[in-house]
Amino acid sequence: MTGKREQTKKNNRSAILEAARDVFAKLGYGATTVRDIIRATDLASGTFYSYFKSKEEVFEAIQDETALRVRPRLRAERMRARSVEEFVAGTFVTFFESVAEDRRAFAVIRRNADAIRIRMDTPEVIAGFDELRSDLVAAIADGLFPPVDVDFLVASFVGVGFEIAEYMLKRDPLDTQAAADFATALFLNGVRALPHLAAATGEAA
Amino acid sequence: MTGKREQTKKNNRSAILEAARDVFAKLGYGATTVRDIIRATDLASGTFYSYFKSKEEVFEAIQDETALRVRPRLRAERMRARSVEEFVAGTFVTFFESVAEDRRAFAVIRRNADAIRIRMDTPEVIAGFDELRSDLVAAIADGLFPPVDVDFLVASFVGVGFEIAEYMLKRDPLDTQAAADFATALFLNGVRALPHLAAATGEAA
Amino acid sequence: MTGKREQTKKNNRSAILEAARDVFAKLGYGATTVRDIIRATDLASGTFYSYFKSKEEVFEAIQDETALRVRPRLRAERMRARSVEEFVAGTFVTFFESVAEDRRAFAVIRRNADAIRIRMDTPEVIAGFDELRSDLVAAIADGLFPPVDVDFLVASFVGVGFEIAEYMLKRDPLDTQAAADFATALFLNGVRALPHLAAATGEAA
Amino acid sequence: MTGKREQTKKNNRSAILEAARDVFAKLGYGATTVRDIIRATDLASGTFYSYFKSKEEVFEAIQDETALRVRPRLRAERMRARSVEEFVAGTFVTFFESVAEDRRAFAVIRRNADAIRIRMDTPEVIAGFDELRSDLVAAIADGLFPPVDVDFLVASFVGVGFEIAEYMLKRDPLDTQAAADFATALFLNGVRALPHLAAATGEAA
DNA sequence: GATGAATGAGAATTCATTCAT
DNA sequence: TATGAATGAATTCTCATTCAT
Repeated sequence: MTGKREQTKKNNRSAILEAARDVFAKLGYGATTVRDIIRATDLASGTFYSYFKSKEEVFEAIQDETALRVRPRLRAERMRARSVEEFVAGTFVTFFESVAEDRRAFAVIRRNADAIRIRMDTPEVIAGFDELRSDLVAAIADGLFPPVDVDFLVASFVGVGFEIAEYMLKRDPLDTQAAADFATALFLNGVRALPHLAAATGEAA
Repeated sequence: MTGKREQTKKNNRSAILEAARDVFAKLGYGATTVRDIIRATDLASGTFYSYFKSKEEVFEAIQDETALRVRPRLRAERMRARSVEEFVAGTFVTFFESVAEDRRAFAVIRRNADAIRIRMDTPEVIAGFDELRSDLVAAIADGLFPPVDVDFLVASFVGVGFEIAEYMLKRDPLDTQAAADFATALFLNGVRALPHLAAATGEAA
Repeated sequence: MTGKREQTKKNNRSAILEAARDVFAKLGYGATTVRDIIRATDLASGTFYSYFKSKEEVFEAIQDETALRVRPRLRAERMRARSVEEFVAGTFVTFFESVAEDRRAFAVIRRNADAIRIRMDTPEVIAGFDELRSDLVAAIADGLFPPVDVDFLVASFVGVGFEIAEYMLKRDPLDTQAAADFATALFLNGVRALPHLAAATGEAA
Repeated sequence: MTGKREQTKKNNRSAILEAARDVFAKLGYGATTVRDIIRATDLASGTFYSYFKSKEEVFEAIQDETALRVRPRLRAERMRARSVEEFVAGTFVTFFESVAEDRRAFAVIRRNADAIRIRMDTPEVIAGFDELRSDLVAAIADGLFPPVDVDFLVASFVGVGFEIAEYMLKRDPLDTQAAADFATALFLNGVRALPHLAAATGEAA
């Protein structure tokens, strides 16, 4: 009955990741120690090291797991796009919804204890950025997207996405649509197009 | 005598800050210890505590110093603005030029050892964001700027500014104008306006 | 079925001993852990404890095994001795040949990683010393050997044997006869007798 | 007043070495931990690392210190020698007296907890062996000593010296002269010369 | 018996901070 | 004030050993 053992292993790994998510969210990445993570678990200290080498590795695993969940959704959305509008709107809507669905993961990524923000660009996260880049290049080739400096555009998507997400999470009620509408309008038509949006949503400041 | 003492005091503080800048840039914020900073100095360990309480405080001081240098320039630029175009262009041009002038400070702010990015939003940095916010509110009140969701717009400025800055620094030759042009065009007219820019600069991907 | 089981048992024990010999020789006694030994085996960690209680016990087993192999040869040689000359020469020749035959066992016994030398005087090894002592006492009683301080003489045999063995192993070609001749001549006639030997072998320094 | 600080430093180093000597002698080298050494001191754990990197380093320091104390005495004795007899007798007498004077240091070098013997051949100890070798080479060149295989002879001196020392220390009363006489007689004339000695001292077994 | 993951005591080591000089 | 050694809490990590499978 190897099944049981294997199950336990999976459970332990999950337990550590789950505990780490909580601890990182509470203490921030910098202040978190491996001990803190173990303590939030009912495992023995040594067990941690059977699964991860360090807190860095757990952090990466969390990031990667999140990225792995969000990436296909973003990609699918972009594949479906038949116009610039759909491409941009789809990307932002999906991203902000993903953030809203896993606020904790995002909290880990962004704000930490004190004033320190941390973001870890793990392989999966970088792969997500690369995917966006590839899709943009393809969209340009297809004539779907205007020919632009792709690196700068990726940077803009990432920057606007992450920064707005943070403000979005601070607001109550949580309105992913408003965030997506803002980012989309900015990207499609620039700041002068935003007032129409503001008028529509009633949010002018 | 007092003058000399005060001079020494200032020198020691500067020496620590200067050493810290180097060490943070080399080891990354997380891996840096107070000892590392002292070691990069010819001061004794105890002396550190006459000037700072912790590495956090040194980090903050560095941030603040940078912010304090950049903020007035950004503000002046925005005050001078007589149109949306000038407001946006002025902001990005000044920001990217400031980044280029002190690459090291920006390196500390952004990318660290490994895959960890750190950004510390110290009082001065936050004050800079708040200033941008105030200026936007004023600009809207003056009819200079269309009425928009100011928080989201500040977030967009910050996100686009920092992310593009990173790509900009990776490129050789360093072209602050290209970065500013891209960000400005995106903000003023959206992605569809970028190709014109690309055509003009010869950069289409 | 039982036969097979016993065979497996013997095999596992041998496998552990064999692995331990290698690991001790490579890492040195102090640096070797039970894990290292198991790893050099295709057995599971728990299995180790079916055969040995600790690395100490494995070490002892190796020592004992070696001693058990060498002791009868030494004893037989001494029993055959009909004169002091035969007693001394027989002891040294046999000892140095045994060392040469199992350089690895001797390496484990003597020199370790770094500058640490380790020698473990296990029951079997001590029994070997005791046997030498008994045989000397008997030889004295038989008038074969002059009456001497037996403890000091045993110590001298052991000291000269182990130390010279080490130098012998460093030399290329390996010359057990030269080592035995030297030790024998020293024991029989003292340093002044050695030059004759040197002349004979052509080794004068 | 730097004097006080320097004095404290010297005292601390001595305190650690002194404690280490005791602990090694009691627990044996292998079983001793850095913690054990610190605990035998009234210093803080971190202080240990200001003086030594590891227990290995302390051990070496102890060895070196001992070797440094004994070496000049041995060398002086050998320089004084005007004959083979004086050379050999002087070496053994001085060595056994040194051992007797610092039984503890020798205990550390030789027998440990359990059946493990440890000897660390630190730079100073090796230098001592090399000195013996040089002096032998010189003595041979001067015609004082017969031409022999110097390496083997050094090995014999070392082996006989250390092994006999151990037996010597076990006996009560402690008789360095008897040990030296035995070793000297063996080296000068071989085992057949020993009975005369035994007759003289009344010790025949 | 064999397996090998889990255990958890405890070892090594670092480092922020204090404080006598 | 500057110095820098001492402090000792805290952390990482290893490893012998157990025990459910």
